Amino acid sequence: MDCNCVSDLLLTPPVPALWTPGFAFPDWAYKPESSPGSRQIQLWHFILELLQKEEYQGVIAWQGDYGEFVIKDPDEVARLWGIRKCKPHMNYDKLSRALRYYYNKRILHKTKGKRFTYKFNFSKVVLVNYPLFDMASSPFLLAQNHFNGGSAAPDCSPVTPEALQSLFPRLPEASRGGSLFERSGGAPGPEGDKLRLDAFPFLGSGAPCYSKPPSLLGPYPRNPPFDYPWGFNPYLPGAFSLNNCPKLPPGSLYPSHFYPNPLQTSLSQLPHPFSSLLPPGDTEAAAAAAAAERGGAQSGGTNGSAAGGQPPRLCIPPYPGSQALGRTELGSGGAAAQAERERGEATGPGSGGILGLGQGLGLGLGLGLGGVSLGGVGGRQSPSERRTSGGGGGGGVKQDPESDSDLEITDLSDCSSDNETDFGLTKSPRLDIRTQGLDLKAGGVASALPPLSSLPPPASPHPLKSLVPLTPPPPSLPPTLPPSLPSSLSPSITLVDRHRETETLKLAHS
DNA sequence: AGCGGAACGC
DNA sequence: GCGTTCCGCT
Repeated sequence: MDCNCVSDLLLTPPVPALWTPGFAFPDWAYKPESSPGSRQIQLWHFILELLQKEEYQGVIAWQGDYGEFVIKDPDEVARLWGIRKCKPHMNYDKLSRALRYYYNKRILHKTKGKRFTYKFNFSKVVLVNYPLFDMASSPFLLAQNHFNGGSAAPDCSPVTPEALQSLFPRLPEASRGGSLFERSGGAPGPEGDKLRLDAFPFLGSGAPCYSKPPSLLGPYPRNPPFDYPWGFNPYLPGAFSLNNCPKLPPGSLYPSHFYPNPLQTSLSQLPHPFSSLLPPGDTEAAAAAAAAERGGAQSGGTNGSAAGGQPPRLCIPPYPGSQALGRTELGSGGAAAQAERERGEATGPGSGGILGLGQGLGLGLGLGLGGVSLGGVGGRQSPSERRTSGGGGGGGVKQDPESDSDLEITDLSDCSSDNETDFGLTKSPRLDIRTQGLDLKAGGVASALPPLSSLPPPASPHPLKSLVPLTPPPPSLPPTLPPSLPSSLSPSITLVDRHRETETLKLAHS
């Protein structure tokens, strides 16, 4: 039954999403499709969407620790969610129940002591979307933060430039505190990035654990201890997309850009040194696509500070301690929002762990998909048992849609379940533009790339499980790389191997 | 406010 | 699998 009640979220050409204050993720995080196996918009995606949009800053906003957000207007958020899901009777109580389910899944957790405040588990999020990323991190897995609220992690990331180097063997030589990634001479790339290691705060460099997000570089100090509770590094642009190419429904909201060849996209989305791993032609094409995409995404938007050469599609979250210096430069935060943030800041790092890449991502690996398997933890009684409470399940209570009138439906895209995947996306001019940008690439190397199915398996659901059946690397893997793909893309594969090696070692040691 | 079990729908 | 709805409990 259609209810035509999709909200405008997703449909209104959003704010210049990328660089509006307080937005943290590469765009993939905002895409409903970025949740494999799930057709419909998921709540956490929806939350991200809201967080992404400036106009909802008064309703929900980043605040406090990294990844932490506060629902300023629970009823409104619930209402919006209800609109999106065509659940006119949605309320915060129900919504929060849904959020609570994320606890077990390690997608979210509650920030205790702060009302309506939750926190994203980015490592989980990234795992779902970038399994390989997790693998890559595995070699540096030293920590065992068990999602304990992130307490006892040491301060800085143990990941050294050398480690990074081993992650990306083809990167320029690492040097501590040096200009690891700074472009040494040469014409600035399309992105004009001047990215250094400090653009990867999570990686650390032996130096302070705090840094600035790439290209937002202004004064954006972080307070050590650095807090990446679960270790996701949202500063890394969608770099490791792999195995996450949902079947792209024709006419999908999101252009194939988001699910194209993972390797290529990954690299092309990385800041300069990474993107330069692509062959020149591809790099340019990718850059062009990215640029087109950026243009599309921000068309009409006030891009302002973001203009100059930041890695594409990377949004910067607020960070405690950053406000004083950083917020203002970041754009139109809004005084109220800022005040809120500063308030949240007071609690600071206390609630979270301090993780670096190795730890955090290690954790991600450990918890990662395992969280999924744990997801059902709650365990249900056998259906026969209960049923006593008169309240009855959802279906029973369904009320008639009278209250639909309460909804302010700003968009008429239908939200029948059949169509929810594409959400009337084709209607969005912005998306069209993107798509065009994409086509650029689609016609190129990307289209020649192997099906994702031939790519390595995703990160192991459980650290132990991954040890046991070390499935041999898909023999098809290297061959499946089209000849057009330069060997420079091999790091990813190398990472897989490295991952396996590491896991093997771990097994041996245990 | 927040939690989690349970039944249920899709 | 992912909520939705309801509920009792803290």
